[in-house]
Amino acid sequence: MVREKIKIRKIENTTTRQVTFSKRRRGLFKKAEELAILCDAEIGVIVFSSTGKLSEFFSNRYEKHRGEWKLRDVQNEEVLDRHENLHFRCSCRLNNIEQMKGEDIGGLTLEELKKLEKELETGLCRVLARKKVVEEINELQYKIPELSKCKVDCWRHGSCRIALNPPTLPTWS
Amino acid sequence: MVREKIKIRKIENTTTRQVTFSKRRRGLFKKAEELAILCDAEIGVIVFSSTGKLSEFFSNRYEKHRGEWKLRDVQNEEVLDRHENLHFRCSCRLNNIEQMKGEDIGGLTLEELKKLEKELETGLCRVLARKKVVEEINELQYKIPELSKCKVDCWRHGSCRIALNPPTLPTWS
DNA sequence: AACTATTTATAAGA
DNA sequence: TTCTTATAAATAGTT
Repeated sequence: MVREKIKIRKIENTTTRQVTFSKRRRGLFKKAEELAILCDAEIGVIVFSSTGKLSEFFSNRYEKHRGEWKLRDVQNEEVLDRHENLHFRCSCRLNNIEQMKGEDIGGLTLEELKKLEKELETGLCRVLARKKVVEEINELQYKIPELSKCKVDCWRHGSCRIALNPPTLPTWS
Repeated sequence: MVREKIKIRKIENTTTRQVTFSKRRRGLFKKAEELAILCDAEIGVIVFSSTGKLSEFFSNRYEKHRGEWKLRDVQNEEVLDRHENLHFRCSCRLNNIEQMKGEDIGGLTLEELKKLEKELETGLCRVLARKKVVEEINELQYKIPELSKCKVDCWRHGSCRIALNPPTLPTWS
């Protein structure tokens, strides 16, 4: 791109690659920030270097608060309302799932711990219920081999429960 | 930046803002892709426009599979090994936390459900253990008001358990 | 969508 | 790492 145009493929020389990485990462973050400001967008950029080092950029409305990315305090209520949904969707992605695994919870208050406990209980109940359904279907499949072919298709499409509804199965005998 | 240099602040004209948004977003994704290829990095870019529309870029090694971002099948085992940790860390961020809440689990296999169940159980155990600790500390704090000031400081620093270790507290009476 | 005059980003070298 | 600088790339305003 400059003294000499380069091909966009992995830079083999380690030193050159590292130098280019830090230069271009800075450039990328700058572009992200400009876009966020100019166009009033919410932007997150997550970069893992080839050595596994993590660096991130998130647009200014967000800040890290006790390990979680949260919307900054904003005076303007209207702006807050407009971004409520964005915030929810962003935070699902931004906040580390680690916390639900019970890691990095040392900084949480009692109230926050109770909330987390409730979420985990709800999640566990749902997973157990679904597991029961899947086990039943697997058993049916074992007993009625014709079900196999259908099941594979059903499986790949979310909450499809067609396998529990024998009359609709063409191969049911 | 071009016919005329612009200030980096929100573009008030809606049309101009939208045009700039799509031009610069394309530029941002392109820069992200180049950095990922040139420097062998893993990169994710998440953009919410001011109207709430989501667009994302993730480096080529990732692909969406049943709603989850997963590492593409790679022939080269060495590359896979090298990126195993990156993959784990990325997927923690990329995959929606919703699944741990027991939502969007219709497409999971029995094995995946068992894994999720185990994670939830582990998380719940840890949260319950931590909750017990916090409750004990809160009770101590109630009985011994001098602890309050110290506790606030401890609280903000992750897994600090200094409040459980009376001899080290300067205000312990 | 295209054009294009400028600004910005950056590869190589110091 | 940081600076320099020649050149490539991105893009604001216009059509």
